[in-house]
Amino acid sequence: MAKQEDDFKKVISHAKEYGYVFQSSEIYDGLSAVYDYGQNGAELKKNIREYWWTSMVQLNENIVGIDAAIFMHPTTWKASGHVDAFNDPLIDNKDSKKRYRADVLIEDYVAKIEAKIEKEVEKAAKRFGDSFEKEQFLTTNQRVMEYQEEATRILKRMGKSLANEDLADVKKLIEELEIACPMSGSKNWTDVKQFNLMFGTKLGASAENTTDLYLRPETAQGIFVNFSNVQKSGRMKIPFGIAQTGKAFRNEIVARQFIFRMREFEQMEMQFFIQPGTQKEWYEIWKQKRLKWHLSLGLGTENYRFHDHDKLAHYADAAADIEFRFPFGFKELEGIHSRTDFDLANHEKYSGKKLQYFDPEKNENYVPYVVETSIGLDRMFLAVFSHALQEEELDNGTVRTVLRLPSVLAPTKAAVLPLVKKDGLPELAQEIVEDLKWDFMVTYDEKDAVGRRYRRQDANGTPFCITVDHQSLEDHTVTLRHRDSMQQQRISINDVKGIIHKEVDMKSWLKQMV
RNA sequence: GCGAAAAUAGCUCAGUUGGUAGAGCGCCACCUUGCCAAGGUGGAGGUCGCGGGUUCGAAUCCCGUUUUUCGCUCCA
Repeated sequence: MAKQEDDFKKVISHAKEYGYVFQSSEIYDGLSAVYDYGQNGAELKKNIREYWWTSMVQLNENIVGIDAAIFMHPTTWKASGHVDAFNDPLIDNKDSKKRYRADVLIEDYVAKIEAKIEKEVEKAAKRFGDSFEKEQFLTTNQRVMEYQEEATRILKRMGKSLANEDLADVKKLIEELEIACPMSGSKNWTDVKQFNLMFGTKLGASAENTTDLYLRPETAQGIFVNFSNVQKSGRMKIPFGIAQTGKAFRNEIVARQFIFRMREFEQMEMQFFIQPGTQKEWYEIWKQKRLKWHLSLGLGTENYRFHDHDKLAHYADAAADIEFRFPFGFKELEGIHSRTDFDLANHEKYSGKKLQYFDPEKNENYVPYVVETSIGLDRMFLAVFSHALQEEELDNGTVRTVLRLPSVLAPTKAAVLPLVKKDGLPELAQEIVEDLKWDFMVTYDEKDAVGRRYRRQDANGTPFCITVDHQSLEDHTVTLRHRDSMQQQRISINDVKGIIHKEVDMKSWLKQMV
């Protein structure tokens, strides 16, 4: 555990030291759970986004990409269920200092009553043997009916209070039922507080005449509300997908673990629209496709696993996470959800607009079902970065810090280094930089011994170093040094571009998906 | 949000019973010199997270606050 913590701290400080991730507004002591990407982080993030976008949009002729606004009509969030479901009534126990969802506490209490009913049923079943009629028993037995009534009464009252946002009554209910803290047994509760996970803001410059808006808590809704626009203007035929990357915002109660859970984060989502009834099939297909995408980056099969959800969100009929082994354990990296027609059907209901597809094969209209793949770009960044950061013991007993980023994602592809900064070597090196910069992100460095410069590039994840020496002036060759193996080869300057291109080219990486 | 721990140079960290701050690495300039972080000389950089208090005097003790990590909790 301590080792894990240590490793994670190294990841965080390396990210800062090498210009990948900084705390937001650091000179003002930072802002909780908000981070900025630095000069190298922005490149890495952009490369990950591109790698995703290419695999989704460019390589699938039935998937197109859009870029929807962060602001959306407020009704969107009623239709999506976020206004209701993103609101958690929370209560703290003053003695144990534990926090609970008030509605869950009450539901657990009701579950206990239901367990009592179940017990009565079992008892009766034993007593009556084969002649036992469960339905009849439930509607006639005095004790069972009392239990049932109580359970219904409690749930009804809670539902009503929550709907009316009467949080005082929710607390009263908890007190009346004498619900105790499961940990401490204490009945010493704080007031119930409502936490809305959506950020609110206002549209309109003058104080009067403003509209309350939310910053989107997920990018998916921008796709759903544009379903018909894209389908019609793109003449899309089911099955087809709409992809999007962009920022989303959640007012997390607890936002932590560096860039793993931030208040402002970037999602890469694809909603795949299908015929109702085919969702199981497509759900499996996308699970496998997405896993292959991850594996193509070579971070190791053993570091991924699926986690199937037992408890489903309000919109889903199946859901799984692709989990990655982060420095703090296996955690969700991407979600694949079978969202049914929940979103489109609700938007139909709230907007009064038809969001249907005419299927010429079936000769009928229907609201398509949706399978969603949703990955956190920042989490992907953390997965790649934390996995890449390695300390390697060398034969000579020293330790090398090397950032083994997949070369297709590395911010800088090559560093050009004159062996000495005289005798015309810098000039030739600069010439090479001038030539390569049209194809790749390259950098030039002439300071310090060349060995030190190699290590500097290792720590920054640069896959290639090109060293210009005196021989280069005579025969137009350079040394090409590989980050991962530390091996060097003598090659003609004319071949440099081709060799680098082969290793950093997105095509060859993406081809490993198939 | 509760609890625990922490915050000193870009990074990692020292700093004794309270006496106004240090190291290593890094960074910058110059010299030397060069194929795996190890030469020389010089230099920049810190109101010790922030705000109060105690004290003749606070990096050090006390209170508050911000941020981070961990546990609880939550996770569409």
